[in-house]
Amino acid sequence: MRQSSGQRGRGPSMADVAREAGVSGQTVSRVANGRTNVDADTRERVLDAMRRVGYRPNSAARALRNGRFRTIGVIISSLSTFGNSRTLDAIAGAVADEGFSIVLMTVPRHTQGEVAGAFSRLNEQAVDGVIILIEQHQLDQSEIELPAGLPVVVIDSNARYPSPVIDTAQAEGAASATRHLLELGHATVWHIAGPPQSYAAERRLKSWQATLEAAGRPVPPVLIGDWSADSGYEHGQRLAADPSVTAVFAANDQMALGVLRALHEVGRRVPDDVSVVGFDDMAEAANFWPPLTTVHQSFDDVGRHAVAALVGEIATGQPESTLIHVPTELVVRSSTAPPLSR
Amino acid sequence: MRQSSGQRGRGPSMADVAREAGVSGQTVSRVANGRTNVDADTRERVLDAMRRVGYRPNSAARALRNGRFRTIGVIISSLSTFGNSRTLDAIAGAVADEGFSIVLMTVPRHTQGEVAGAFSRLNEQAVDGVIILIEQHQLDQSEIELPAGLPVVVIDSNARYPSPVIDTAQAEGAASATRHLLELGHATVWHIAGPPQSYAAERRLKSWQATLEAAGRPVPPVLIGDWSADSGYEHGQRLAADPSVTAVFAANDQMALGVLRALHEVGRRVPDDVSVVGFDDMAEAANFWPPLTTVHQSFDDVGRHAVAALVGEIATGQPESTLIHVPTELVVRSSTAPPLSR
DNA sequence: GCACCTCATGTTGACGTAAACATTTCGATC
DNA sequence: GATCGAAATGTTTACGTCAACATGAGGTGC
Repeated sequence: MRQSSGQRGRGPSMADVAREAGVSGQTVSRVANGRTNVDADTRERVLDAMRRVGYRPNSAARALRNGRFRTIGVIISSLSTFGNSRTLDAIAGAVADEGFSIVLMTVPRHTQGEVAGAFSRLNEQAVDGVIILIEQHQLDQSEIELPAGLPVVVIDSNARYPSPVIDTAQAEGAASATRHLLELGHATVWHIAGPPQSYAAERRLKSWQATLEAAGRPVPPVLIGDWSADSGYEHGQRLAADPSVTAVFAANDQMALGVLRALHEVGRRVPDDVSVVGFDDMAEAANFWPPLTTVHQSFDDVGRHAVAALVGEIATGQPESTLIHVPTELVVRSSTAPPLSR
Repeated sequence: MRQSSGQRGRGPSMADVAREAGVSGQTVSRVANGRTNVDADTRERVLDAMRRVGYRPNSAARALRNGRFRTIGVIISSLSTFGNSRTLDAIAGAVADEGFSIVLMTVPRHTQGEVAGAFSRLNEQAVDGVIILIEQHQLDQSEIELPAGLPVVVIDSNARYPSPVIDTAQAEGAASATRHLLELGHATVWHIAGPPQSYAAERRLKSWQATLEAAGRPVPPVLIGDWSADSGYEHGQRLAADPSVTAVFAANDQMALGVLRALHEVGRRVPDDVSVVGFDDMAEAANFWPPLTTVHQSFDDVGRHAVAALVGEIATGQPESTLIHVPTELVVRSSTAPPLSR
């Protein structure tokens, strides 16, 4: 009665297949790994036996044997921002193409303890490498030593870590957005920045400021948001009440959406009265009202490069200490125009 | 020269710790697993040795030994829809709380082969259970046998699969949206549905239709979108051109956004001329213009329930064959109002 | 016809862990 | 003070796979 087929327990192993096919376990292994030095008849017999007993390779045993897991850990702060989730999607695709799997670890609450927790689970070595996609300063604050010898790729952070860093050209993007508004004739550009923990936010902010200064324009006080549309709306209400504001650059599309709403609410027209630019080019941006001028980021490229760098390092054991920049591109839609009164 | 510390290779094992601490490997194992039957002094000595040699448990060996991986596979069609990515986020949080890890498998292109590919990697048994989050019909079409005996939870699909199914109350949500518009005084409600492969889309559609019929209202022809804002925009253009259209129910918020844009473009006012309702209550919906009336789904609950059901089944070996319904709630904002002319 | 090579297949052992069982130590009980 | 039991620790072994080595069968060259 014990071996009824519905019984819980381990599945069939190579030994079972071997018995069924009348060969040794090693031959089964060779077939399972696609080695060529197996007779065609034998191979067929083994494959048949595999099918009959429902064999599935045990990846734990395989990993134990090889010392490799064919698995990549992804530590990500949250999936709620558009960029993170798009990047993860791209990583997932690229990783699958390489024949690896992804172990996903989210760090939901922004506390040091949580980040440390994610890393400690990583410590249970079950991954061949790690991609880190967290707000950098959050990473800085946590006193975490990455497991020594574990390949790591950091996305969108400063280069403090001695690991390959994939990075979008934050500065160029922010500069092109700011310049676009100035070139349209606006006297200056207001900025709604992302949270200070974010290195990306910091660089967009710095670049916006530098661009204004280089053009000899006054630099309005920075408004600090948290990436959410709600925070964009709040700051937007203040901006909408100030008739001198004619151009706003939000550090992401979601905050730009909030700004648009605030402007609509008080009847300021976009782009006639106020121009708005976002950052990210999320899929919905083209369907905002009005369609949003924004800075396109290629999250696909970011994900692909991150995976390529990591897989390379895993294969060779040599960190590729390059800093890879992924370009951005300004997409002009209908939310920007020259200021009306001049 | 061979054992320089930077060398690639395996980390220290229990044997190394045992040697360092002057105890047996078994004692190290006991300490590592928090067993109580270890002398306090010994425990301290072992922990110290672990720290010194930089010991990290090898999860492959552990999994091989125990026959359990403490890992859950998540098969997801894509992260680009808001709902999927929110649900995944919730799953990730719940799974971490249970002390499990997530192996993520995306099925990017909507082809049968891709789905089969994701499953075949699953076949390499490395997970204790699976959560499936794919458009149901896509799943139906693929000739896939789930590995027998592997616990599975299916989210948002029909009950064809003999596995626990977590489900939002699609029908109730769609009905409440439709009823809301009728109660405001609209003669009928147009519907932009999700893609036919989606079971969720199908049920929202059926429920919309049933609600209209129950109220004795004419049922306009269905418009079929693909969840994207662009598809909503396309259909929206047609609707905007028809002055008899006063109420639109889109099967998700993104398509609703496209409809809003189309209406704005031709100068039809929302909600004065046309009322619009969405579905999902994505974070941005409150910042659409006008703020969108929509059906709130609790993706957190969906994720949590899915994980709870799966972990339960893994622990007990007994499938919990219940169908769990997660309620929805209509959130009325500013995109709906009584029709102007009456 | 014998040495030698090639190719298919089999046998052994180790990867790191932890359950099962064995041993030792020490204090409590009568 | 002999007996028993509990608690701490050690020893053996198996989990499933696959590299390394061993074996054996057929073929080639001189």
